[in-house]
Amino acid sequence: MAEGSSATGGENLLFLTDDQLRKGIEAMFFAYRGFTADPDRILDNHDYGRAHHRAVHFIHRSPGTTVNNLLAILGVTKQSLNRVLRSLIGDGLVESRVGRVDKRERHLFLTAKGSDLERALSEAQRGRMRAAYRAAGPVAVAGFRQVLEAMMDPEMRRQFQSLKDAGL
Amino acid sequence: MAEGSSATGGENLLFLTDDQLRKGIEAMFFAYRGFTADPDRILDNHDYGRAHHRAVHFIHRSPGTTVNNLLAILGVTKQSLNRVLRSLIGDGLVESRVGRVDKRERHLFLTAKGSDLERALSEAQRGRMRAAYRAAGPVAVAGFRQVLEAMMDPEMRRQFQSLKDAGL
DNA sequence: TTGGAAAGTCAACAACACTGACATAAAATC
DNA sequence: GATTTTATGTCAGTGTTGTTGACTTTCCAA
Repeated sequence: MAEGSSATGGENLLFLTDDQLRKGIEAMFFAYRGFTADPDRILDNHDYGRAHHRAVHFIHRSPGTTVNNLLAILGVTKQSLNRVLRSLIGDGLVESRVGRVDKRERHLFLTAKGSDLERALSEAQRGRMRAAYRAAGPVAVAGFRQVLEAMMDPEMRRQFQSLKDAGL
Repeated sequence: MAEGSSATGGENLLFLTDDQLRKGIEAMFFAYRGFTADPDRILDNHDYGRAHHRAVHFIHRSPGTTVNNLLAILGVTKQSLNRVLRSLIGDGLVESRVGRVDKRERHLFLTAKGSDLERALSEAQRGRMRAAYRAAGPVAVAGFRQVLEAMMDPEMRRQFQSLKDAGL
């Protein structure tokens, strides 16, 4: 789709000017801060950080996932993830079970306590997202999602798509 | 707010289900990684991090801004910002001039070297944003911006709006 | 003029990412 | 059966970036 073919200035490409792009970049920056603000406040009361939130989130959405799976989704080193998992397991929020078919693997599950934290975090985050969605309306939300997906790295997009399709 | 009751006045509120919200949350997470990936690669070669990028970006867009202004925009402590500014000044990317009217203030400017880095970073980031915008189209972009603005904290939104209106 | 507030700086600490090296156990392969 | 690969965990060290606390300089107002 070469959308610049007819007349160089004739088409409506104003949304692609550097100025519009810069505003989009800054909007992304400020919005992401809002996006994380509510969970961050909860985490502060628990001596946990964003890394713990991410781990808890993805264990919740994919119970029984292995450490390696989590590593691929989170895009951090195993040392970094291990530090987080160790504290979550030690505090009784996550349970690690040796794999039945492959005993090298550890399958991760949230305990009742872990589910409680996950619920608190995700309700806080969804609350803001819901308000934003409601304020912007369904058409805007569809566009929001389209642009976000286009902005991901291809690998991340594949991860995201497969998570989406699995209906998890 | 029980949004599971689908008979809410016949409106189509499917985009407000917890599942849709969760997908939006994850899209935001993955997209933000993509959003920062390209500048991060450049910064790695310079012994700088994201904090330096942010400082350089906002000094570029508001030359002569004071440390306090920058603090309000970035939302960090002055000590944290100061460390970053010290290295940027020490490396000759930023110039700090004592205020003429109020000598307590420091006005910040990019040097030629600082502008070079800013350009490299912002071109990398705009490149990805441009590709995403082009792929999604102008209607989607408008929705994207609407949702992002609705997601900001009210204070950040005010900051963002005033930056926008100033046409800087 | 003196005392408080504001702007900025320096020092020390914590969270969380990274690399590198190494250990253990189990699976896969030859 | 021996070797290699894979999955996981650990220890040590480093860098960025956030924090708080203590401090100086400057401004302004009582």
